[in-house]
Amino acid sequence: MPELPEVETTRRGIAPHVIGRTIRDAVIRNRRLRWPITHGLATRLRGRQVQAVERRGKYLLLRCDCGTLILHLGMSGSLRLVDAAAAVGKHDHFDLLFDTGMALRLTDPRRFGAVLWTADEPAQHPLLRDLGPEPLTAEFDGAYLFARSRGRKTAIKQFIMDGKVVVGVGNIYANEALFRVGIHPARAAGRLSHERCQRLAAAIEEVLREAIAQGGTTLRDFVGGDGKPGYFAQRLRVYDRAGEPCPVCGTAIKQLRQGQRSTYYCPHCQR
DNA sequence: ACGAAGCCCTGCAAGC
DNA sequence: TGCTTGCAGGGCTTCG
Repeated sequence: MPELPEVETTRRGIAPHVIGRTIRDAVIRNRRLRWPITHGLATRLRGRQVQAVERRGKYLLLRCDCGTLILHLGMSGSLRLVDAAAAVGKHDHFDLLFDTGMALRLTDPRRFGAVLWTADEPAQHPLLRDLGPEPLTAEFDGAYLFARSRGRKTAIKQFIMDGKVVVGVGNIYANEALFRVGIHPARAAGRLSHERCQRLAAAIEEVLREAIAQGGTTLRDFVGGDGKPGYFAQRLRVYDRAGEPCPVCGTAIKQLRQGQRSTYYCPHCQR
């Protein structure tokens, strides 16, 4: 569910409510997420003050006074600020209770998400250490994409979804970015010209920025930290539109599978 | 090193 | 009305 824009929307939604606040307690109702929530976590968190809420790829980082809480929303996770006394749902696995009487609640039906603690610099954590550049920074551009893709036979769509190449580009936005620049999703990454790499890097940045500005994409029931839905879904041009006419040329949008993920593209516009 | 596939898990829609 | 099947926004891990 959450791609980079949704995680960023969540970060912006929760940051003003938790920065400077003290964690009174942590409630773990189901520790079986992607990796089990460690037993000592609540003890570690009690009394900690949140100093910053950052994002690295799709990981959210709650920097505290003596360590960092690393959160990932997986495929179906969401974070909401609720009243600490709010009714608890079936998939509300984890709460951070603050001195304000509010709780930061992690809901994640599929439990692909994660809640981890690190006392060290989070960038050195094994899960974050090998991640590629952020797509919305100067580090990521056409020259980088070109250089990284040389010699790679992987389909360009899977290439840009690889977190070691660039973080935060999930299935929806990979599809949308490739459509915008007319690149066929199955084209070998290493065969893209420098020119096309530049356009693609720009399109990835553009689609992510637009989605963030719209508050993310709402599919099923995604909501940002402030509880408001995102509005980018109505702007999607090919994602989940198999059989519908291409908004540019009218040709029926096609669907194929790449690495167990659905790909949508216009067979006329994308080469 | 790369590349493809498997797997973690629940919910929902479609088909019979 | 039920059942079964396949698919869903991610990404680590394993195997060749």
